[in-house]
Amino acid sequence: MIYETEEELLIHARKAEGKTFGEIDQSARLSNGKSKGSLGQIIEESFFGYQVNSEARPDFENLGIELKVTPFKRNKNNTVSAKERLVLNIINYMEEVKTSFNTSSFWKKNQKILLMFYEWMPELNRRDYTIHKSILFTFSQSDLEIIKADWETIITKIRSGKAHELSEGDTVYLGACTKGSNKNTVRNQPYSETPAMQRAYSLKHSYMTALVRKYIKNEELISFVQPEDLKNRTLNELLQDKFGPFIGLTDKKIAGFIDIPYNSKSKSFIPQIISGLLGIKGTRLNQIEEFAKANIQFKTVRLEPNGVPKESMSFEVIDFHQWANETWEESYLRERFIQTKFLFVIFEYKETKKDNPNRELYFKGIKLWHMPVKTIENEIKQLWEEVHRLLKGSLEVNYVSRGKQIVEKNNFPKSNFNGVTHIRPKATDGQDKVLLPTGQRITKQCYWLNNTYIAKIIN
DNA sequence: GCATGATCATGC
DNA sequence: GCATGATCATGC
Repeated sequence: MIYETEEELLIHARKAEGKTFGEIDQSARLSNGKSKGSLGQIIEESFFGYQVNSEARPDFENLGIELKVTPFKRNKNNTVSAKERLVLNIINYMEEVKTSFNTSSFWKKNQKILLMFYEWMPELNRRDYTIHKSILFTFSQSDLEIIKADWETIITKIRSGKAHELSEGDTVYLGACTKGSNKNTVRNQPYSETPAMQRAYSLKHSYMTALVRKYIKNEELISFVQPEDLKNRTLNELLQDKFGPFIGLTDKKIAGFIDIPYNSKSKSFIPQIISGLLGIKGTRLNQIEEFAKANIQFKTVRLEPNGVPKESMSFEVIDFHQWANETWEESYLRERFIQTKFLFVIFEYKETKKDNPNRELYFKGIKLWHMPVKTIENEIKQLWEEVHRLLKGSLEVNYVSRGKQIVEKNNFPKSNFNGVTHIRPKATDGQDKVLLPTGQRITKQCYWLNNTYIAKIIN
């Protein structure tokens, strides 16, 4: 059937809301073994009645609309998230370099997307997932500017003969994610002999989560940029513009400028400074549109006069059961660093604590950073492998006395492990322990980035 | 002075 | 009650 108008198509698409894939499927793809065909193919064939294809043209060609069927999930804290990134068309490195954004395969195929969200639930069979919502999606003006810049970043890398070095961390909303059965799925690239992993355009996980929250939960985010700002400046440049004028001032003085109470002990003090300097005072950071969509997480860095933070940087408490039961390629830690951009808000002390116990904190600047692929695949992987190995049985947890105290000791990687990362306790008190897959009990631990590594990133 | 373990303070 | 950011305390 040909849909003559967008309205006609959308009216039909909405009829799927509330239905399960089992109810829709007429192709026996679902009953025919486990992985025969995607849920998207069932919708294409059984619901819209067209043959599955892999053409460069949009699925509903006369309307210029691409169909995408994508999962979301409910979290323990009652929020919803996209289950995964949205994978779009494969990048043909040889051809894509000949295009501009408006003639690119990305834009031709994906400028209008019929998005059908279904709810993924771990305990359900695929046939019982329910379609919740169908929407006709187009990119907002601001999103489109950021995506254009992302597209340019990707194409520039291919034109520089570096398609093999593409990574999702390079870009903000539009990613170039790997697509293929394994590392051997490669393609030729035009300006280098090195085969590059096959990649597809994708909308990042965090971007999709923002869409899910908007369209399933009606949650709105607050933006700190105007579309016209993004025409000539990247997101990073706009951030630098907003923070730059305050470099060299104390935290106290900055708080005064934006009229927020000075309370350096408060956990919300730095977040208040950030939203204040961005011109959206009072906005919680997870409500900032650009931060949510790009998965930008702020971290405060306080440098000592020697340029090194006194303390290393701590992260989440480790789920050791997950760590023991996953592979590196799909590991929490790998995804964590691939998918996160950090906004370092950097302050420095100009005196040592010894010289001046009441020393002041001066703002030094911000740095938008993601961990380089090399570091993830070397040092972070080393950490993952060592912890994974210890959890198979060679972990030692002992108790030794230290003065009046009994102290717990373990042989997880320490700060001299590889210069980048280590494992250390992070608990509320001595009773705050977890059970390990080995059967041992241990004080809650988290992974850390070494203070010396942070210093190297900043300098 | 650094490395490592311990735990506090805040906010949801 | 717990997660998280932050910092303290001890021993070498």
